Amino acid sequence: MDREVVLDAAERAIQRDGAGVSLETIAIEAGVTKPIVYARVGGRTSLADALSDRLTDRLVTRSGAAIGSLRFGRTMLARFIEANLLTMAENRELLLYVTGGTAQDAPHRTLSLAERSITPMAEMLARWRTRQGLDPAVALPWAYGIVGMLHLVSLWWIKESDQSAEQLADHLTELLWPGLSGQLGSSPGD
Amino acid sequence: MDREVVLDAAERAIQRDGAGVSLETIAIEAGVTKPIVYARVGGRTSLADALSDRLTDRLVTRSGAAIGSLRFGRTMLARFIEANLLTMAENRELLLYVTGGTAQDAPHRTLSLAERSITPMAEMLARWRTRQGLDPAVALPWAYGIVGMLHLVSLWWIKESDQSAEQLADHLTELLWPGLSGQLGSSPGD
DNA sequence: CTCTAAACTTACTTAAGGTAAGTATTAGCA
DNA sequence: TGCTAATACTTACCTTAAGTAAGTTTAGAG
Repeated sequence: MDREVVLDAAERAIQRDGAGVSLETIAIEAGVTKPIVYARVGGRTSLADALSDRLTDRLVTRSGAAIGSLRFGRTMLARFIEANLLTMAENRELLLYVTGGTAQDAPHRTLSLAERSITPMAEMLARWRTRQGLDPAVALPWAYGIVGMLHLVSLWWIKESDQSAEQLADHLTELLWPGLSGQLGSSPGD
Repeated sequence: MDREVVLDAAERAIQRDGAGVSLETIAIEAGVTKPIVYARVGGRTSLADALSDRLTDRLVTRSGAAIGSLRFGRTMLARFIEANLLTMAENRELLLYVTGGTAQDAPHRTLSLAERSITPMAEMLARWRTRQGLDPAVALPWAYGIVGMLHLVSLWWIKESDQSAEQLADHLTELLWPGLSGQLGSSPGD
């Protein structure tokens, strides 16, 4: 019984029974007993961490594929956001498990789920800003900010909004792109 | 024994023992027993909801006070963001309890914590956009996006960043303001 | 065939949320 | 003042789920 097999079973159980599913149920789904789950993946926290890694992989892979070879630009941003939204929606229950789970360390895991998406994004932003002759120190907070934005918008969208991913991505792009692209931002009202 | 007294005790217990504190401990802190907590506030979910309301109140109040009579503009946005960051940091453990708790409905509560901040913000944005002659349909996703951004950035800032709230608020303002203010956003790179 | 080590299960402990039933306390009233 | 009734609270329990210790099965080596 391989670790990956247990994780597959965990995903199936979560998909079927929702984010509140117990380790016992997951073990049964895997065709084994609880201590095996502990031996392979190590408790509820570790399980959530492992599944968080899987979800992050999908987010990174899918959004990477979506932007493909596009240049840094408005279109790229919109595709990136759309891919993230769609991937979160596809992994709805998994997202709820990972960010809610049943552990009191959910915020920490939310943060670590975020971190792996954030590192490449922050690097990309820092390069872009440097190339533009602008201060790259904003890259890290911006990356956290964008990921946080995607996170909450996804939860909302999954639960109660009915607009299309494309339209929603366009709206968010309209908010983010002017700042990202380095426009100055003086305007009426200030 | 009043409901508010129990909630005060819950906040003290969370402050002292962290977000993983049990209802039993909270009851003891309040000087009563568990069923009283159930009678007054009604279980762990309701407790988290009630504390979520308190935190939201503080966020709304503090950020409202911070922007005072400022006109909609870049400065107002920066003050708003800074006040939110500071309030979250001041209520660190409470934030972790509310968004992590020990219930599997943490994402739902994160969303409802967000909603009360979002409604007034979305209305303000919609008015602003309409006045600018722009489509107000973006207001709701933008409000969710901004709150999500503040949420994750707060978690990160509380945990591992050491820059000042003012500087961080400035960075986020630099990202958000150009889009919020309705600049067009064509730029090099697209 | 037997011994040993790995893999797995059974059965338990602990902790927490939640609740039913019983006890104390206070208010109202003759 | 003493009785009744309702309110307020506590004790003691149930249930569920995480986590673990100890025992049992299975498979390979000699």
